[in-house]
Amino acid sequence: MTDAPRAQKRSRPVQVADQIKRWVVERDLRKGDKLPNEAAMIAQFGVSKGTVREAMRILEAQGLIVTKTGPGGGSSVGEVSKDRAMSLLGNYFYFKDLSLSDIYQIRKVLEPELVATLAGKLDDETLDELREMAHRHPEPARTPEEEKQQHITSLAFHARIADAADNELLDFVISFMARILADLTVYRRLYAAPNRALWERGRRHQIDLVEALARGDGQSARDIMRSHMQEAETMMNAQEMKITREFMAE
Amino acid sequence: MTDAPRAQKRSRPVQVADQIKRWVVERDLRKGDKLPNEAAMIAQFGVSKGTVREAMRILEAQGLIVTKTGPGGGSSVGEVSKDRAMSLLGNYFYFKDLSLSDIYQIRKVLEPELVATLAGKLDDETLDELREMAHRHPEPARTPEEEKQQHITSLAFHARIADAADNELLDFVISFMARILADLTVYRRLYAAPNRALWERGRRHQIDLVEALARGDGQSARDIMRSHMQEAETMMNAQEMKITREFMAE
DNA sequence: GCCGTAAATTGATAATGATAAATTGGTATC
DNA sequence: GATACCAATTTATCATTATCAATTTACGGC
Repeated sequence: MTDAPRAQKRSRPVQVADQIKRWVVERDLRKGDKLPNEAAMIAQFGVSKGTVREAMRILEAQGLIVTKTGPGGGSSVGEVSKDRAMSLLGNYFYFKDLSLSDIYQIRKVLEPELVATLAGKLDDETLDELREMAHRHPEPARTPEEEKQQHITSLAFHARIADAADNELLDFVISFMARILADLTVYRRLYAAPNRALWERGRRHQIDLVEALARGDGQSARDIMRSHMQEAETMMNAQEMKITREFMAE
Repeated sequence: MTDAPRAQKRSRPVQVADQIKRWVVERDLRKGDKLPNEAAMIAQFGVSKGTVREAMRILEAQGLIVTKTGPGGGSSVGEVSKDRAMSLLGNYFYFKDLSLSDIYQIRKVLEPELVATLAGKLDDETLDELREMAHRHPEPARTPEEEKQQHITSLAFHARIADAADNELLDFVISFMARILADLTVYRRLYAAPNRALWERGRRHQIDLVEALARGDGQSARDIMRSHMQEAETMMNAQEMKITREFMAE
């Protein structure tokens, strides 16, 4: 609970939303647990239906509850999804001016660190998925459309590794950066001029990385990822991209 | 814009909120720019007052607008604050089980990287603030209350450094971790058993770090921060803490 | 200029009906 | 008699309308 004891008067719907939050925290409710229905809340808090509904929309917007109609319906606690959290955080950065080098400054240290700790700990299913992604595009792109697709796959590769981390915060940060870069790829025409040598090295990196992870060689995995990040940054910087206002999400 | 083209029917208030968002993005409105008033939106979207109000609560909950009453009042675009963004992200991690080692895995690589790039680039005012914080507690704590206070100061020291970064994402991630640790300190009794040698080294680290930053010695700054993180982690781990469900914020 | 009042705007309630979905119950079929 | 299906009922939320209260700026009289 971080509700600042702010003196300023808050609106009734916000007050009600906060009370419901406290109610949930106190009872340690989890995903799926049901909240009282509208009528009960109207009685409980002594406010009108409209106020209760506004309170519910507030909680819903934050991803904390889900609401269904019909018998057995009503509102229930809903775990905030990773996607929702990324969208909400995206709203914050919508007003900032992130640059590619800002993102790569972080990627360059976090991703090598991640793969080093992950070496030897991935299950076969994950490794196979990664192998598939690493091998999916056996040839350099010939069109901007293909280039975009390859880029998306590459970012999904990184996000997939992050998902395997046993560290939700590290997972989130890396996935969030991948999403920013992916959105950038989708909404702007972000693709590199053809460069077969560079492309070949990037592909090699991914393939080698998976095998280093598979055989539990953390040091190699770290080194490969470092090189990979370095080259990716160089390639991206060649695009003179300016990142900002890319998403204002759901 | 990341609104997934979800097939499922969304409620009117959500639809209206999305339309307003699009409206804002299309016109590239910034903080302070005004939105149409309730009456205009009712006419514009052909919905009732209640629906418009629910839409506004949604946007308000995400920190995207602020609303005032009275003539010349109404809603206007409001930059999402760092604090609000941290609260919303906190809701996501409320349902996760972060451990101290999760956080320190990231701190250990990000913070040394940060100070290395910051060496020689801080203005005198910032350096003075950091010096003041580093020197604020000249003696080890004698009570749990003092211990808590010193810990808060130390985390503020790290957050202050992050704020100086010319990288909003790096700033946010580090500040967010500092906040989690600070909340942990406040809401649980998190304090170390007295250990003068450890305490002395920690204080020394901070003082030396500021001076390394002042004279532009990035390599020293990095090394000092690395040692500092290492010792901090050791100290925290001595507390067997389990982080979770610490905040469910505004 | 100062001060009080009017006007503009959101805030909140109440009453009513529409819509969605799970449950119930009936009915036909095997 | 058991089962599958379909329709009616019931229980919720969803959405609109009308009305009044609260708040705060803006204006006008002095």
